[in-house]
Amino acid sequence: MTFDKFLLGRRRDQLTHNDLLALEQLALPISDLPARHMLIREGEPVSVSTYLVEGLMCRYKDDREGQRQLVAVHMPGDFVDLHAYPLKRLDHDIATITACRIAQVPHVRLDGIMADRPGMSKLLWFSTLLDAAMHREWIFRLGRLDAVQRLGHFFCEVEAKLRAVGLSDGKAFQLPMTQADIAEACGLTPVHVNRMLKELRERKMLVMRGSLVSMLDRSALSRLSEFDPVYLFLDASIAEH
Amino acid sequence: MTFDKFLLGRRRDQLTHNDLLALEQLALPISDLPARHMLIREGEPVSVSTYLVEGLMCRYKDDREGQRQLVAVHMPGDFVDLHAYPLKRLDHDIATITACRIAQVPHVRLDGIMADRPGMSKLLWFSTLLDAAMHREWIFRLGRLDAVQRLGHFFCEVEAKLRAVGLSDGKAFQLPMTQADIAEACGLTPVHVNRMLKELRERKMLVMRGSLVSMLDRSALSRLSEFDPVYLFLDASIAEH
DNA sequence: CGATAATTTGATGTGGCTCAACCTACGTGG
DNA sequence: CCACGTAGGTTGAGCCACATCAAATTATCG
Repeated sequence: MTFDKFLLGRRRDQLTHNDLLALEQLALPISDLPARHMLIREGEPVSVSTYLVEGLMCRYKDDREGQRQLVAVHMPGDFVDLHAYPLKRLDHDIATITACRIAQVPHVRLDGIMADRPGMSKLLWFSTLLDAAMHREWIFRLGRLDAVQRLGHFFCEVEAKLRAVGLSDGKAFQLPMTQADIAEACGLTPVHVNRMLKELRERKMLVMRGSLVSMLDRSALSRLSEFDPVYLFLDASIAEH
Repeated sequence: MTFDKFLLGRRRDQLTHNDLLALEQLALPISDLPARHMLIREGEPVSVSTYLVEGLMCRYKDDREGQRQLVAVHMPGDFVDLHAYPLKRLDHDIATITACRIAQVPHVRLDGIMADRPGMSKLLWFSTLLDAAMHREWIFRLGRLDAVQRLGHFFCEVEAKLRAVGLSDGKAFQLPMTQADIAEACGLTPVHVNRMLKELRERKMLVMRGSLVSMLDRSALSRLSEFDPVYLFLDASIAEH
Protein backbone atom coordinates (compact mmCIF):
# COMPACT_ATOMS: atom_id res chain seq x y z
CA MET A 1 0.00 0.00 0.00
CA THR A 2 2.68 2.49 0.99
CA PHE A 3 4.67 2.15 -2.21
CA ASP A 4 1.76 1.75 -4.57
CA LYS A 5 2.68 4.97 -6.38
CA PHE A 6 6.42 4.24 -6.58
CA LEU A 7 7.78 4.61 -10.11
CA LEU A 8 4.26 4.49 -11.46
CA GLY A 9 4.35 4.85 -15.19
CA ARG A 10 8.06 4.01 -15.24
CA ARG A 11 9.42 0.50 -15.57
CA ARG A 12 7.19 -0.67 -12.80
CA ASP A 13 6.97 -4.01 -14.59
CA GLN A 14 10.60 -4.64 -13.71
CA LEU A 15 9.75 -4.76 -10.02
CA THR A 16 8.75 -8.35 -9.26
CA HIS A 17 6.00 -9.09 -6.80
CA ASN A 18 8.65 -10.19 -4.32
CA ASP A 19 10.58 -6.96 -4.85
CA LEU A 20 7.52 -4.94 -4.01
CA LEU A 21 6.87 -7.04 -0.93
CA ALA A 22 10.48 -6.50 0.15
CA LEU A 23 10.02 -2.75 -0.34
CA GLU A 24 6.84 -2.66 1.71
CA GLN A 25 8.57 -4.48 4.53
CA LEU A 26 11.40 -1.96 4.56
CA ALA A 27 9.30 0.95 5.58
CA LEU A 28 8.87 2.23 9.05
CA PRO A 29 5.41 3.31 10.14
CA ILE A 30 4.03 6.30 8.35
CA SER A 31 4.41 9.73 9.91
CA ASP A 32 3.06 13.22 9.29
CA LEU A 33 4.78 16.56 8.80
CA PRO A 34 3.25 20.04 8.95
CA ALA A 35 3.39 22.46 6.02
CA ARG A 36 6.48 24.67 5.57
CA HIS A 37 8.57 22.38 7.72
CA MET A 38 12.25 21.71 7.17
CA LEU A 39 13.05 18.02 6.98
CA ILE A 40 16.80 17.94 6.28
CA ARG A 41 19.38 20.68 6.39
CA GLU A 42 22.40 20.83 4.12
CA GLY A 43 25.41 18.94 5.36
CA GLU A 44 23.87 16.97 8.18
CA PRO A 45 24.56 13.23 8.11
CA VAL A 46 21.53 11.25 6.94
CA SER A 47 20.82 7.63 7.80
CA VAL A 48 17.22 7.23 6.62
CA SER A 49 15.57 8.09 3.34
CA THR A 50 12.12 9.56 2.91
CA TYR A 51 9.39 8.32 0.63
CA LEU A 52 6.56 10.75 0.01
CA VAL A 53 3.08 9.24 0.37
CA GLU A 54 1.00 12.40 0.33
CA GLY A 55 1.64 16.14 -0.03
CA LEU A 56 4.20 18.38 -1.71
CA MET A 57 7.86 18.76 -0.81
CA CYS A 58 10.76 20.67 -2.30
CA ARG A 59 14.53 20.72 -2.35
CA TYR A 60 16.43 23.98 -2.53
CA LYS A 61 19.72 25.78 -2.16
CA ASP A 62 19.89 29.25 -0.75
CA ASP A 63 22.27 32.07 -1.49
CA ARG A 64 24.07 34.34 0.95
CA GLU A 65 21.02 36.48 1.55
CA GLY A 66 18.88 33.42 2.20
CA GLN A 67 17.11 33.60 -1.15
CA ARG A 68 16.00 30.15 -2.20
CA GLN A 69 16.50 28.42 -5.51
CA LEU A 70 14.33 25.33 -5.75
CA VAL A 71 16.05 22.43 -7.47
CA ALA A 72 13.17 19.95 -7.31
CA VAL A 73 9.51 19.66 -6.38
CA HIS A 74 8.33 16.29 -5.13
CA MET A 75 4.92 14.69 -5.22
CA PRO A 76 3.39 11.44 -3.96
CA GLY A 77 5.30 8.41 -5.20
CA ASP A 78 8.70 10.11 -5.10
CA PHE A 79 11.62 8.78 -3.10
CA VAL A 80 12.57 12.29 -2.04
CA ASP A 81 16.09 11.75 -0.80
CA LEU A 82 17.05 8.25 -1.75
CA HIS A 83 20.26 9.78 -3.11
CA ALA A 84 21.25 10.42 0.49
CA TYR A 85 21.86 6.68 0.73
CA PRO A 86 25.06 6.65 -1.36
CA LEU A 87 25.90 10.29 -0.60
CA LYS A 88 25.61 10.05 3.22
CA ARG A 89 24.98 13.78 3.57
CA LEU A 90 23.16 16.29 1.40
CA ASP A 91 24.29 19.36 -0.45
CA HIS A 92 20.92 21.12 -0.06
CA ASP A 93 17.89 21.53 2.18
CA ILE A 94 14.63 19.62 1.99
CA ALA A 95 11.32 20.98 3.27
CA THR A 96 7.61 20.41 2.98
CA ILE A 97 5.40 22.80 1.05
CA THR A 98 2.06 21.41 2.23
CA ALA A 99 1.40 19.04 5.11
CA CYS A 100 2.88 15.68 4.17
CA ARG A 101 2.58 12.01 4.94
CA ILE A 102 5.89 10.18 4.66
CA ALA A 103 7.48 6.76 5.19
CA GLN A 104 11.13 6.54 6.16
CA VAL A 105 13.51 3.72 5.26
CA PRO A 106 16.72 3.20 7.25
CA HIS A 107 19.80 2.94 5.06
CA VAL A 108 21.01 -0.23 6.77
CA ARG A 109 17.99 -2.00 5.33
CA LEU A 110 18.87 -0.78 1.87
CA ASP A 111 22.26 -2.46 2.28
CA GLY A 112 20.33 -5.70 2.43
CA ILE A 113 18.66 -4.93 -0.88
CA MET A 114 21.98 -4.05 -2.51
CA ALA A 115 23.37 -7.42 -1.43
CA ASP A 116 20.37 -9.59 -2.26
CA ARG A 117 18.45 -7.95 -5.09
CA PRO A 118 20.66 -6.47 -7.81
CA GLY A 119 17.69 -5.96 -10.12
CA MET A 120 15.84 -3.93 -7.59
CA SER A 121 18.99 -2.03 -6.62
CA LYS A 122 19.31 -0.99 -10.22
CA LEU A 123 15.73 0.24 -10.19
CA LEU A 124 16.37 2.31 -7.06
CA TRP A 125 19.47 3.69 -8.74
CA PHE A 126 17.31 4.43 -11.78
CA SER A 127 14.87 6.40 -9.66
CA THR A 128 17.65 8.69 -8.40
CA LEU A 129 18.84 9.24 -11.96
CA LEU A 130 15.36 10.33 -12.89
CA ASP A 131 15.89 13.22 -10.51
CA ALA A 132 19.18 13.97 -12.24
CA ALA A 133 17.42 14.02 -15.61
CA MET A 134 14.90 16.49 -14.22
CA HIS A 135 17.74 18.61 -12.85
CA ARG A 136 19.16 18.78 -16.37
CA GLU A 137 15.85 19.97 -17.73
CA TRP A 138 15.70 22.63 -15.00
CA ILE A 139 19.13 23.83 -16.14
CA PHE A 140 17.82 24.05 -19.67
CA ARG A 141 14.74 25.91 -18.46
CA LEU A 142 16.77 28.53 -16.60
CA GLY A 143 19.48 28.83 -19.21
CA ARG A 144 17.52 28.94 -22.43
CA LEU A 145 13.88 29.89 -21.82
CA ASP A 146 12.33 33.29 -21.15
CA ALA A 147 9.91 33.94 -18.32
CA VAL A 148 6.62 32.81 -19.95
CA GLN A 149 8.29 29.72 -21.30
CA ARG A 150 9.79 28.85 -17.93
CA LEU A 151 6.38 28.97 -16.32
CA GLY A 152 4.78 26.96 -19.10
CA HIS A 153 7.55 24.40 -18.93
CA PHE A 154 7.32 24.13 -15.18
CA PHE A 155 3.57 23.54 -15.26
CA CYS A 156 3.92 20.97 -18.04
CA GLU A 157 6.46 19.03 -16.01
CA VAL A 158 4.39 19.10 -12.85
CA GLU A 159 1.26 18.07 -14.73
CA ALA A 160 3.00 15.14 -16.42
CA LYS A 161 4.40 13.88 -13.13
CA LEU A 162 1.03 14.22 -11.39
CA ARG A 163 -0.71 12.46 -14.25
CA ALA A 164 1.70 9.53 -13.96
CA VAL A 165 0.49 8.93 -10.41
CA GLY A 166 -3.17 9.62 -11.13
CA LEU A 167 -3.32 13.12 -9.65
CA SER A 168 -4.13 14.93 -12.89
CA ASP A 169 -6.61 14.14 -15.61
CA GLY A 170 -4.62 16.06 -18.20
CA LYS A 171 -6.81 19.15 -17.91
CA ALA A 172 -6.67 20.39 -14.33
CA PHE A 173 -4.88 19.59 -11.09
CA GLN A 174 -4.25 20.88 -7.59
CA LEU A 175 -0.93 22.65 -7.02
CA PRO A 176 -0.82 24.25 -3.58
CA MET A 177 2.17 26.49 -4.30
CA THR A 178 2.21 30.27 -3.99
CA GLN A 179 3.44 32.51 -6.77
CA ALA A 180 6.49 33.14 -4.62
CA ASP A 181 7.22 29.39 -4.53
CA ILE A 182 6.91 29.21 -8.29
CA ALA A 183 9.24 32.19 -8.59
CA GLU A 184 11.83 30.34 -6.51
CA ALA A 185 11.55 27.37 -8.83
CA CYS A 186 11.81 29.37 -12.05
CA GLY A 187 14.48 31.88 -11.10
CA LEU A 188 12.10 34.85 -11.35
CA THR A 189 10.64 37.42 -8.99
CA PRO A 190 7.12 36.86 -7.60
CA VAL A 191 5.98 40.06 -9.30
CA HIS A 192 7.10 38.85 -12.68
CA VAL A 193 5.54 35.42 -12.16
CA ASN A 194 2.28 37.22 -11.54
CA ARG A 195 2.54 39.15 -14.79
CA MET A 196 3.47 36.09 -16.81
CA LEU A 197 0.58 34.11 -15.33
CA LYS A 198 -1.62 36.91 -16.54
CA GLU A 199 -0.15 36.54 -19.99
CA LEU A 200 -0.76 32.78 -20.03
CA ARG A 201 -4.33 33.51 -18.95
CA GLU A 202 -4.82 36.07 -21.72
CA ARG A 203 -3.32 33.68 -24.24
CA LYS A 204 -5.91 31.14 -23.08
CA MET A 205 -3.31 28.50 -22.32
CA LEU A 206 -3.41 28.17 -18.55
CA VAL A 207 -5.30 29.59 -15.58
CA MET A 208 -4.26 29.32 -11.96
CA ARG A 209 -6.91 30.20 -9.40
CA GLY A 210 -5.76 29.55 -5.87
CA SER A 211 -4.25 26.10 -5.99
CA LEU A 212 -6.25 24.91 -8.99
CA VAL A 213 -4.32 24.91 -12.24
CA SER A 214 -6.39 24.52 -15.40
CA MET A 215 -4.58 23.81 -18.62
CA LEU A 216 -6.82 25.29 -21.27
CA ASP A 217 -4.55 24.30 -24.13
CA ARG A 218 -1.86 21.87 -23.15
CA SER A 219 -0.47 21.30 -26.61
CA ALA A 220 -0.11 25.02 -27.27
CA LEU A 221 1.54 25.38 -23.88
CA SER A 222 4.08 22.64 -24.44
CA ARG A 223 4.84 24.01 -27.90
CA LEU A 224 5.36 27.49 -26.48
CA SER A 225 7.63 26.27 -23.71
CA GLU A 226 9.53 23.65 -25.72
CA PHE A 227 8.35 20.95 -23.35
CA ASP A 228 9.10 17.39 -24.42
CA PRO A 229 8.57 14.79 -21.69
CA VAL A 230 11.23 12.32 -22.85
CA TYR A 231 13.38 13.31 -19.89
CA LEU A 232 10.72 11.99 -17.52
CA PHE A 233 11.26 8.47 -18.89
CA LEU A 234 7.55 7.73 -18.80
CA ASP A 235 6.21 4.59 -20.41
CA ALA A 236 4.87 5.24 -23.88
CA SER A 237 1.21 4.96 -22.84
CA ILE A 238 1.43 7.77 -20.30
CA ALA A 239 3.76 10.00 -22.28
CA GLU A 240 1.48 10.02 -25.32
CA HIS A 241 -1.90 11.07 -24.07
CA MET B 1 46.21 2.40 -15.09
CA THR B 2 43.07 3.30 -16.98
CA PHE B 3 41.00 4.06 -13.91
CA ASP B 4 43.75 5.61 -11.86
CA LYS B 5 41.92 8.95 -11.75
CA PHE B 6 38.48 7.47 -10.99
CA LEU B 7 36.84 9.13 -7.98
CA LEU B 8 40.17 10.62 -7.04
CA GLY B 9 39.77 12.69 -3.91
CA ARG B 10 36.40 11.10 -3.22
CA ARG B 11 35.93 7.96 -1.14
CA ARG B 12 38.56 6.18 -3.10
CA ASP B 13 39.49 4.32 0.06
CA GLN B 14 36.21 2.45 -0.17
CA LEU B 15 37.34 0.77 -3.38
CA THR B 16 39.26 -2.36 -2.37
CA HIS B 17 42.26 -3.46 -4.35
CA ASN B 18 40.15 -6.26 -5.79
CA ASP B 19 37.45 -3.78 -6.77
CA LEU B 20 39.97 -1.73 -8.68
CA LEU B 21 41.31 -4.81 -10.39
CA ALA B 22 37.78 -5.79 -11.37
CA LEU B 23 37.24 -2.30 -12.78
CA GLU B 24 40.42 -2.39 -14.83
CA GLN B 25 39.40 -5.71 -16.31
CA LEU B 26 36.02 -4.35 -17.36
CA ALA B 27 37.35 -1.90 -19.82
CA LEU B 28 37.69 -2.43 -23.49
CA PRO B 29 40.83 -1.15 -25.16
CA ILE B 30 41.26 2.56 -25.14
CA SER B 31 40.13 4.57 -28.15
CA ASP B 32 40.51 8.14 -29.37
CA LEU B 33 37.99 10.73 -30.47
CA PRO B 34 38.58 13.97 -32.38
CA ALA B 35 37.65 17.37 -30.98
CA ARG B 36 34.07 18.64 -31.47
CA HIS B 37 32.79 15.15 -32.11
CA MET B 38 29.35 13.93 -31.06
CA LEU B 39 29.50 10.73 -29.04
CA ILE B 40 25.87 10.04 -28.14
CA ARG B 41 22.69 11.62 -29.40
CA GLU B 42 19.57 12.12 -27.28
CA GLY B 43 17.21 9.17 -27.24
CA GLU B 44 19.38 6.53 -28.86
CA PRO B 45 19.68 3.26 -26.92
CA VAL B 46 23.03 2.94 -25.16
CA SER B 47 24.69 -0.32 -24.16
CA VAL B 48 28.19 0.83 -23.20
CA SER B 49 29.33 3.59 -20.86
CA THR B 50 32.26 5.88 -21.45
CA TYR B 51 35.06 6.65 -19.05
CA LEU B 52 37.15 9.70 -19.87
CA VAL B 53 40.90 9.14 -19.68
CA GLU B 54 42.10 12.34 -21.31
CA GLY B 55 40.51 15.46 -22.78
CA LEU B 56 37.37 17.52 -22.22
CA MET B 57 33.80 16.47 -22.96
CA CYS B 58 30.41 18.05 -22.40
CA ARG B 59 26.77 17.15 -22.13
CA TYR B 60 24.08 19.50 -23.43
CA LYS B 61 20.47 19.99 -24.41
CA ASP B 62 19.53 22.14 -27.33
CA ASP B 63 16.49 24.27 -27.89
CA ARG B 64 14.31 24.55 -30.97
CA GLU B 65 16.75 26.82 -32.75
CA GLY B 66 19.64 24.49 -32.00
CA GLN B 67 21.08 26.70 -29.29
CA ARG B 68 22.96 24.60 -26.77
CA GLN B 69 22.70 24.65 -23.01
CA LEU B 70 25.55 22.72 -21.43
CA VAL B 71 24.51 20.69 -18.41
CA ALA B 72 27.92 19.28 -17.55
CA VAL B 73 31.60 19.50 -18.44
CA HIS B 74 33.68 16.38 -17.98
CA MET B 75 37.37 15.94 -17.35
CA PRO B 76 39.75 13.01 -16.97
CA GLY B 77 38.59 10.59 -14.28
CA ASP B 78 34.88 11.10 -14.97
CA PHE B 79 32.56 8.28 -15.86
CA VAL B 80 30.83 10.46 -18.43
CA ASP B 81 27.64 8.52 -19.01
CA LEU B 82 27.55 5.80 -16.43
CA HIS B 83 23.98 6.93 -15.74
CA ALA B 84 23.10 5.46 -19.13
CA TYR B 85 23.46 2.07 -17.48
CA PRO B 86 20.24 2.25 -15.43
CA LEU B 87 18.55 4.70 -17.81
CA LYS B 88 19.14 2.73 -21.04
CA ARG B 89 18.83 5.84 -23.19
CA LEU B 90 19.81 9.44 -22.66
CA ASP B 91 17.80 12.64 -22.47
CA HIS B 92 20.64 14.76 -23.90
CA ASP B 93 23.62 14.77 -26.25
CA ILE B 94 27.24 14.10 -25.37
CA ALA B 95 30.16 15.47 -27.36
CA THR B 96 33.87 16.08 -27.07
CA ILE B 97 35.28 19.57 -26.69
CA THR B 98 38.94 18.68 -27.28
CA ALA B 99 40.36 15.46 -28.68
CA CYS B 100 39.71 12.72 -26.13
CA ARG B 101 40.99 9.35 -25.05
CA ILE B 102 38.24 7.13 -23.68
CA ALA B 103 37.61 3.62 -22.38
CA GLN B 104 34.21 2.04 -22.89
CA VAL B 105 32.57 -0.48 -20.58
CA PRO B 106 29.74 -2.70 -21.83
CA HIS B 107 26.69 -2.64 -19.58
CA VAL B 108 26.46 -6.43 -19.44
CA ARG B 109 29.72 -6.45 -17.55
CA LEU B 110 28.34 -3.95 -15.05
CA ASP B 111 25.53 -6.41 -14.36
CA GLY B 112 28.21 -8.72 -13.03
CA ILE B 113 29.41 -6.05 -10.64
CA MET B 114 25.89 -5.35 -9.43
CA ALA B 115 25.47 -9.04 -8.64
CA ASP B 116 28.87 -9.69 -7.07
CA ARG B 117 30.12 -6.45 -5.56
CA PRO B 118 27.42 -4.47 -3.73
CA GLY B 119 30.01 -2.15 -2.17
CA MET B 120 31.47 -1.22 -5.49
CA SER B 121 28.00 -0.91 -7.04
CA LYS B 122 27.17 1.63 -4.39
CA LEU B 123 30.31 3.57 -5.26
CA LEU B 124 29.38 3.59 -8.94
CA TRP B 125 25.91 4.78 -7.93
CA PHE B 126 27.62 7.43 -5.81
CA SER B 127 29.61 8.68 -8.78
CA THR B 128 26.43 9.26 -10.81
CA LEU B 129 24.91 11.14 -7.88
CA LEU B 130 27.92 13.40 -7.84
CA ASP B 131 26.81 14.53 -11.28
CA ALA B 132 23.33 15.14 -9.93
CA ALA B 133 24.79 17.27 -7.12
CA MET B 134 26.67 19.31 -9.71
CA HIS B 135 23.50 19.70 -11.74
CA ARG B 136 21.85 21.20 -8.67
CA GLU B 137 24.65 23.68 -8.29
CA TRP B 138 24.30 24.62 -11.95
CA ILE B 139 20.60 25.30 -11.33
CA PHE B 140 21.58 27.54 -8.46
CA ARG B 141 24.16 29.29 -10.60
CA LEU B 142 21.68 30.06 -13.36
CA GLY B 143 18.80 30.89 -11.07
CA ARG B 144 20.45 33.07 -8.45
CA LEU B 145 23.76 34.47 -9.69
CA ASP B 146 24.43 37.39 -12.03
CA ALA B 147 26.82 37.18 -14.97
CA VAL B 148 30.16 37.84 -13.21
CA GLN B 149 29.24 35.50 -10.40
CA ARG B 150 28.24 32.76 -12.83
CA LEU B 151 31.61 32.93 -14.52
CA GLY B 152 33.47 32.99 -11.22
CA HIS B 153 31.45 30.08 -9.94
CA PHE B 154 32.00 28.08 -13.10
CA PHE B 155 35.76 28.57 -12.99
CA CYS B 156 35.88 27.69 -9.29
CA GLU B 157 34.06 24.45 -9.96
CA VAL B 158 36.26 23.48 -12.87
CA GLU B 159 39.41 24.33 -10.93
CA ALA B 160 38.34 22.26 -7.93
CA LYS B 161 37.57 19.25 -10.09
CA LEU B 162 40.83 19.53 -11.98
CA ARG B 163 42.76 19.89 -8.76
CA ALA B 164 41.19 16.68 -7.44
CA VAL B 165 42.75 14.78 -10.33
CA GLY B 166 46.03 16.63 -10.25
CA LEU B 167 45.45 18.89 -13.25
CA SER B 168 45.52 22.16 -11.35
CA ASP B 169 47.92 23.44 -8.75
CA GLY B 170 45.35 25.81 -7.31
CA LYS B 171 46.70 28.79 -9.21
CA ALA B 172 46.49 28.06 -12.93
CA PHE B 173 45.21 25.37 -15.24
CA GLN B 174 44.49 24.57 -18.86
CA LEU B 175 40.88 24.94 -19.98
CA PRO B 176 40.60 24.57 -23.76
CA MET B 177 37.10 26.03 -24.03
CA THR B 178 36.14 29.04 -26.15
CA GLN B 179 34.22 31.95 -24.73
CA ALA B 180 31.26 30.67 -26.72
CA ASP B 181 31.48 27.31 -24.92
CA ILE B 182 31.57 29.06 -21.58
CA ALA B 183 28.57 31.12 -22.62
CA GLU B 184 26.65 27.91 -23.37
CA ALA B 185 27.51 26.64 -19.91
CA CYS B 186 26.54 29.80 -18.07
CA GLY B 187 23.38 30.77 -19.96
CA LEU B 188 24.94 33.98 -21.33
CA THR B 189 25.88 35.34 -24.75
CA PRO B 190 29.51 35.06 -25.89
CA VAL B 191 29.71 38.85 -26.07
CA HIS B 192 28.69 39.23 -22.47
CA VAL B 193 31.08 36.49 -21.34
CA ASN B 194 33.83 38.50 -22.97
CA ARG B 195 32.88 41.65 -21.11
CA MET B 196 32.59 39.87 -17.77
CA LEU B 197 35.98 38.20 -18.27
CA LYS B 198 37.33 41.68 -18.74
CA GLU B 199 35.76 42.70 -15.46
CA LEU B 200 37.29 39.72 -13.62
CA ARG B 201 40.62 40.70 -15.14
CA GLU B 202 40.27 44.31 -14.01
CA ARG B 203 39.25 43.18 -10.56
CA LYS B 204 42.46 41.13 -10.49
CA MET B 205 40.68 37.90 -9.70
CA LEU B 206 41.09 35.81 -12.84
CA VAL B 207 42.77 36.02 -16.23
CA MET B 208 42.07 33.76 -19.18
CA ARG B 209 44.59 33.90 -22.01
CA GLY B 210 43.89 31.33 -24.69
CA SER B 211 43.29 28.14 -22.80
CA LEU B 212 45.31 29.13 -19.75
CA VAL B 213 43.23 30.22 -16.78
CA SER B 214 45.11 31.97 -13.98
CA MET B 215 43.33 32.50 -10.71
CA LEU B 216 44.93 35.58 -9.26
CA ASP B 217 42.81 35.56 -6.15
CA ARG B 218 40.89 32.38 -5.65
CA SER B 219 39.45 33.22 -2.26
CA ALA B 220 38.12 36.56 -3.48
CA LEU B 221 36.67 34.81 -6.50
CA SER B 222 34.87 32.14 -4.52
CA ARG B 223 33.57 34.77 -2.12
CA LEU B 224 32.28 36.87 -5.00
CA SER B 225 30.58 33.94 -6.68
CA GLU B 226 29.27 32.23 -3.54
CA PHE B 227 31.25 29.14 -4.36
CA ASP B 228 31.34 26.48 -1.65
CA PRO B 229 32.72 23.11 -2.81
CA VAL B 230 30.69 20.93 -0.41
CA TYR B 231 28.56 19.78 -3.33
CA LEU B 232 31.63 18.20 -4.93
CA PHE B 233 31.91 15.79 -1.99
CA LEU B 234 35.69 16.07 -1.96
CA ASP B 235 37.67 14.57 0.87
CA ALA B 236 38.58 17.13 3.50
CA SER B 237 42.24 17.34 2.48
CA ILE B 238 41.48 18.41 -1.10
CA ALA B 239 38.52 20.63 -0.26
CA GLU B 240 40.51 22.68 2.23
CA HIS B 241 43.59 23.73 0.36
C1' DC C 1 50.56 33.77 -46.23
C1' DG C 2 45.89 33.66 -46.58
C1' DA C 3 41.61 31.86 -44.56
C1' DT C 4 38.94 31.17 -40.81
C1' DA C 5 37.85 31.05 -36.00
C1' DA C 6 38.05 33.55 -31.74
C1' DT C 7 38.13 37.69 -29.18
C1' DT C 8 37.20 42.55 -28.41
C1' DT C 9 34.67 46.87 -28.49
C1' DG C 10 30.75 50.15 -29.41
C1' DA C 11 25.87 51.52 -29.87
C1' DT C 12 21.33 50.59 -28.95
C1' DG C 13 17.20 47.86 -27.43
C1' DT C 14 14.45 45.27 -23.95
C1' DG C 15 12.99 41.70 -20.57
C1' DG C 16 12.77 41.27 -16.12
C1' DC C 17 13.89 43.60 -11.55
C1' DT C 18 12.89 47.04 -7.95
C1' DC C 19 10.13 49.76 -5.21
C1' DA C 20 5.77 50.97 -3.85
C1' DA C 21 0.99 50.95 -3.41
C1' DC C 22 -3.35 48.68 -3.28
C1' DC C 23 -6.57 44.97 -3.35
C1' DT C 24 -8.55 40.46 -1.91
C1' DA C 25 -9.28 36.34 0.82
C1' DC C 26 -9.11 34.30 4.97
C1' DG C 27 -8.50 33.19 9.82
C1' DT C 28 -8.68 34.85 14.60
C1' DG C 29 -10.17 37.12 18.51
C1' DG C 30 -13.05 40.63 20.57
C1' DC D 1 -20.68 38.71 13.52
C1' DC D 2 -17.76 42.10 12.61
C1' DA D 3 -12.93 44.17 12.98
C1' DC D 4 -8.67 43.55 12.11
C1' DG D 5 -4.25 41.40 10.94
C1' DT D 6 -1.77 38.93 7.71
C1' DA D 7 -0.50 36.43 3.57
C1' DG D 8 -1.10 36.27 -1.08
C1' DG D 9 -2.04 38.39 -5.30
C1' DT D 10 -2.25 42.50 -8.70
C1' DT D 11 -0.77 46.70 -10.93
C1' DG D 12 2.17 50.82 -12.20
C1' DA D 13 6.51 53.53 -12.97
C1' DG D 14 11.24 53.64 -13.69
C1' DC D 15 15.73 51.42 -14.10
C1' DC D 16 19.48 48.29 -15.18
C1' DA D 17 21.74 44.00 -16.60
C1' DC D 18 22.18 41.56 -20.35
C1' DA D 19 20.91 40.81 -25.31
C1' DT D 20 21.39 42.14 -30.06
C1' DC D 21 23.58 43.85 -34.04
C1' DA D 22 27.58 45.28 -36.28
C1' DA D 23 32.36 45.97 -37.14
C1' DA D 24 37.23 45.75 -36.09
C1' DT D 25 41.18 43.27 -34.25
C1' DT D 26 43.82 39.31 -33.06
C1' DA D 27 44.91 34.38 -32.86
C1' DT D 28 45.33 29.94 -35.17
C1' DC D 29 46.43 26.75 -38.59
C1' DG D 30 46.75 24.45 -43.03
